Amino acid sequence: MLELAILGLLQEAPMHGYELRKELTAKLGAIRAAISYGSLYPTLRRLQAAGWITEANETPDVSDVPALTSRRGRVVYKITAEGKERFAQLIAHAGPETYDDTGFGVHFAFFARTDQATRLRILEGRRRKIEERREGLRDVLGRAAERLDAYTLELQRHGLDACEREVRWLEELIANERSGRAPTAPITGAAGGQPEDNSPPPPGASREERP
Amino acid sequence: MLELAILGLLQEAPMHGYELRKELTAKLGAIRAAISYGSLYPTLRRLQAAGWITEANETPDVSDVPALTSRRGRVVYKITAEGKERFAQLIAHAGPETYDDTGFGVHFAFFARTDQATRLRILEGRRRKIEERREGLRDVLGRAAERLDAYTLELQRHGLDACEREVRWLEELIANERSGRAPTAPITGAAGGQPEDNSPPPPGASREERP
DNA sequence: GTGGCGATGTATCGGACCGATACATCGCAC
DNA sequence: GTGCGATGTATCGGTCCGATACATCGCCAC
Repeated sequence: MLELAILGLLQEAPMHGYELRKELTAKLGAIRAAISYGSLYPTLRRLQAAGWITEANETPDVSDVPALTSRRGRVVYKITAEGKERFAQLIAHAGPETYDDTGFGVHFAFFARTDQATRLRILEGRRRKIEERREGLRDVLGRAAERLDAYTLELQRHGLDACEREVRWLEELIANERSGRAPTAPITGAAGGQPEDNSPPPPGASREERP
Repeated sequence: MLELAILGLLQEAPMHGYELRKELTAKLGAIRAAISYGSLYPTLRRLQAAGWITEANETPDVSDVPALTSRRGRVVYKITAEGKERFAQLIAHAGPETYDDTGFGVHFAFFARTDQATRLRILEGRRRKIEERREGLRDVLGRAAERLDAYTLELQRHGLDACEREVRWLEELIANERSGRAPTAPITGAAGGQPEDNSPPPPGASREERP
């Protein structure tokens, strides 16, 4: 999952670790707290070894930083062509891990770079998974209620509520997706490169107005 | 977290691994999918090594199973006195990990075995944490909105909604807790032992009626 | 009666991710 | 000029997951 997220973010602009973490937190703040450096740096190393990202040697054309000679400054990474391929492959493939909380969140966060058929497939898979969880909770609340204490039951009720709410949310998104009114808009362009932009060209974007 | 959950469940009745997993799934189904055996068995081993649980040698008094001689049948574990102490200590101590999603869920699931002051402390800590997450999401939705695509924004909105809802839920629980109308009821007694029950004796239990 | 098959049951291994920790540099307020 | 908070890179031990393997039991079809 981290791999996918890093590749996705580096597709928008080259970045160093610290920055990456901040962007990751901003983009995925709704689903996970904050990525740990203990995961981030080893993953960067792994991606580099695989040839999917490289160190961008801090183009010293603009007089910005006063030429850090001795190394051990920030290390900026950028995605490679192979990395873009890898990203496309990861984003299009939907295995079981695509539908758990974290996996779905990460995939969803990059829906602007995902084609519509895949978006639909993922939304429906997620819905199915949440429906199963919901049924499980209903079973427990129905059949095993007397075996459990009041606090545990309250927890289940709250969870059930969250499931029902998420299913409704997904239904909405699926309906939007099918009718072509998908909420795809700016994509915030790939800074620092040619205008090479492989973002999807979906139909008229706009949602119900929201203040 | 797993350690706490296992100790808590074994306090209700001796069990073997498979059974433990099922109970765990029933009790924690609202917060996590299903515990993996790859976590469960090593943890059981660890708890046994620490002396907090022991193998309950399958009391062959009732003519139930036809005497499995060769071993390699089910291994039933039961909690020890030291284990109960450990559980009490874990349940009362509230560190940072107590307030993340999983940690809070597990603690909450054993609130029937937690004293009221600790319950209140944990609920308030959780509320604070969720409020912080909420503020983070509001910031992103306010300040960085134009940098993000429509899907990412939608994800944040959904997350924000979930935060607001959880805060309201926690407010309710805190109010109930303070007014003494805590939803503590049966506790489903410790089967298979003397009537030694160290459950809290809280005041009148009852919630708003629910069908 | 036997052969298969799904539920029950125990166990290990590699890998992903986290939390704590360490340490170095930069900008700036005092 | 110096202390201190933000920026920045890095490692280590530990928890947990997912895949996999394998053994037993009850039961139904043939």
